[in-house]
Amino acid sequence: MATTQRSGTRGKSARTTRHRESPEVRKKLLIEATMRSIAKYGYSGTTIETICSEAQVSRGLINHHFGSKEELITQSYKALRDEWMFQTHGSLRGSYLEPEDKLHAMIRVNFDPAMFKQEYLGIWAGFWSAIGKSPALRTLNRELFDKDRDTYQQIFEEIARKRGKTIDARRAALSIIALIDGFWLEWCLDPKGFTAEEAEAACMGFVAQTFA
Amino acid sequence: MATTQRSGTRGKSARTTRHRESPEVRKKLLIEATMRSIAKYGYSGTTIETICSEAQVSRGLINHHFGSKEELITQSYKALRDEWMFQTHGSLRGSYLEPEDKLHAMIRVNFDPAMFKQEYLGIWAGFWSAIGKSPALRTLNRELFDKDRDTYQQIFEEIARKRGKTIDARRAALSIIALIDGFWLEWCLDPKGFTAEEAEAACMGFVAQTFA
Amino acid sequence: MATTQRSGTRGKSARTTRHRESPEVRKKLLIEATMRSIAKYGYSGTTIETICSEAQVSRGLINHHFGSKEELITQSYKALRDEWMFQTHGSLRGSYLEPEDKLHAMIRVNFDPAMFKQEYLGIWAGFWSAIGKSPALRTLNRELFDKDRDTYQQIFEEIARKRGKTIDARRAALSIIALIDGFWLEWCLDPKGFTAEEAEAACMGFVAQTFA
Amino acid sequence: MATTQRSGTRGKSARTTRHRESPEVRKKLLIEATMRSIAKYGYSGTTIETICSEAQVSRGLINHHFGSKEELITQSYKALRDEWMFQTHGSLRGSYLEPEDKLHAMIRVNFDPAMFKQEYLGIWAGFWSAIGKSPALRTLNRELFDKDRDTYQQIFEEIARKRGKTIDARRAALSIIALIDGFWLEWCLDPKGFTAEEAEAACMGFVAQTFA
DNA sequence: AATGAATGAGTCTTCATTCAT
DNA sequence: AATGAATGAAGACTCATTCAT
Repeated sequence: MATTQRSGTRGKSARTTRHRESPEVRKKLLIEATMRSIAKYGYSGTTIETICSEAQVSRGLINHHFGSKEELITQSYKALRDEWMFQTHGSLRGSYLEPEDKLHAMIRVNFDPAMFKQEYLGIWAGFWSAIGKSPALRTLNRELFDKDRDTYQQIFEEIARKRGKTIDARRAALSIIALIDGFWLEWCLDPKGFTAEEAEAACMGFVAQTFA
Repeated sequence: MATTQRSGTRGKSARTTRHRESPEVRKKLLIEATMRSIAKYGYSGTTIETICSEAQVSRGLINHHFGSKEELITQSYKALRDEWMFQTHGSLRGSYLEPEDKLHAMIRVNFDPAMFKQEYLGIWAGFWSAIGKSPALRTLNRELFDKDRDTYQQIFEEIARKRGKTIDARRAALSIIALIDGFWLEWCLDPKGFTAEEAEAACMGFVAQTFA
Repeated sequence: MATTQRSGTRGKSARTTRHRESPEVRKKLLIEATMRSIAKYGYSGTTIETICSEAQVSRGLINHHFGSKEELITQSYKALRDEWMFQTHGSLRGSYLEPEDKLHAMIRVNFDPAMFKQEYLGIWAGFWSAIGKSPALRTLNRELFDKDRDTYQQIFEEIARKRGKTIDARRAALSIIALIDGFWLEWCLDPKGFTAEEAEAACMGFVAQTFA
Repeated sequence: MATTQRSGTRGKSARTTRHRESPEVRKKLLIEATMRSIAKYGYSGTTIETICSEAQVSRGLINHHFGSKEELITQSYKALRDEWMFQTHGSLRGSYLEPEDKLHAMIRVNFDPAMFKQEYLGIWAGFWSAIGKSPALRTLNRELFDKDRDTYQQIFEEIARKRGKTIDARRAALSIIALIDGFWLEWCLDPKGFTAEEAEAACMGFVAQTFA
């Protein structure tokens, strides 16, 4: 029977009918719901209940698909990280940008209104607060950090080579990451201290100084 | 023997005797125990139980002295912040330091081995994760941030004036704070990515560049 | 065996199997358990633990179905009141009784052995003790009182009209309710002071006097 | 040194000085505070803390003087009951009142504005709610009930004898007590259902009917 | 695959009681 | 006699997890 089964009783919507999805689709939906929940309620305010409510599914489903809440959290962070890597590093690949442009692009994406907003920062901050206690998250984070540092370092070296300058590329890479993350952190703690434009300008200023 | 028996020994046996302290002393001890607990177990891993166990007192005592866990947490953050302000800003007062020396001193204290270690960073990270949900903590944090930024800004202006340079002192202040906090954050997330010396050198390098 | 296993046995062993009920049935069972608990342990002796133990379910279930103990208590009082209204007023409807018979019936039900017994009185007394602090309970109680008074008043008026007498029907209604409740109260405080028969006879005597 | 020791430090008032009272005075003050607390916060809202706060003494004093909260409650009920007996029965003794006047006096005192008010009723209601669980209170209450019933019964008999009527004096006594207590109870549950005057008039009406 | 009823360990809070001062 | 710091049992509530349907 191909006909979708309708619940005859009064229901708010189609939600009364048991919707069946493939595991992959469900997992994806639950991961997205997890991020929305962390953004809304913070990391420690996020419960099985808030996630499932956000995903419009029943409480049992998380354990059904992920085995535990912890696993869902880990997978969610992984998804966030991968998405992030794709956004930043992926954009550089395949194009013949000048290294300066690459650097600016990578910095700029951090303060793009789509990224640098309370909701999105909240997700990262939520995960940050959990990394201390979860080796799995810590590993994922380390991979991201190392990748970022390498990328920045290479670009700094490229620019220096091109301009015939000698700089400490590792230090510059560490610094620019710290600068960006520092702005993110402070924005999370209090969004009123400065604007995204100020933060971006400060980062660009740092780059300019470095090669001055 | 008139000497009051001190529970100096570490062990359960010492707890049989009821130890009495003045409220001020006890509050201080509880606040310290709170910080140790946050450092050890993280913010959300810190419970009335972990704190009292850390302080070697019974579970009811927190409520007796602070009314609620939340109040204890707030007071603990306040104490941490005040201690921090005392350490950084207090050291500058009363001495006739050159502005450069002041700046270096303020930066250096952040990476002093006494400060820049897992335990201490864990306390800050713990509170950071809670600021999002507690207006009281947010207010305290904002006061700290504003104070820091003002102080840095003034020093940058002083140096610029002295050297006859024109700089954007506000941006420099925001940047140096972001840089420091960024290093702290990353160190919390993974202490193996870089050393305290690298971080301090990077900050000093930023200052040098600014006036180059 | 297709028959669902009922935990009809009294004992802990029966609890090993997880018994599943529809929310409606479970709520009803919990409400009944609440009344038994109040009857047994009094209002302030009634805890989540005593109720769940009485209902043979785990401690978390009350929150699952009612959200809070308070809500369960309120719903229980509502159920008790509705049952009571159904018993007293419901019995009068649809029959062509003489008003005297109605009055006698309404009075008699109060001292029926099924009602006028320690256990049942204990439930009411338990709720009475809580009404002072719960606006929700107070409202429910006021509705009951007003309904009772109206009903009695109408019957008194009917009888008076029929017999060509002039009486203060409101006062008579207030009095008969006070009389009944007074007996209930005293019986709660000490069941040995008088018998149910004496109490019923006294109420009937009051009615007789009123129309003498 | 006859000089009262003043605490030199800033204190709000003389409360800083340890006031020393004779045990009897202290006990009396604590009993009064207990009643005030029950009137204010209800029986189950009354804690060692509320009582001591009401009495302006420290928390440890109750156990010091009474050994336990329960004992203080019992003694308080005893004091209330004795005071009540003194008020009602004591007033009749030694005067040459007509029995009708005695009866009216005894009824009237129940609805005197000094008695029939929320605060005072609250105390009784508070104790009522506790009688179910305390044999000690139950005994005290039974003594009061029996005394009341005897007194009313004797007066009813006296009046009947005087008027040459034959009545069931026991039933009349039980009824008038139930009537009064019923009004008290309902007034506790909801003071808006009727007025004190109505209640008193109803009781007087009952007496009049009895001898009609 | 999906639901949600049921569980129970864990957490904060209350409060009568104890006891050093 | 009086204080209030300290205790710990008991209570309500939260929430990840289990499992019958």
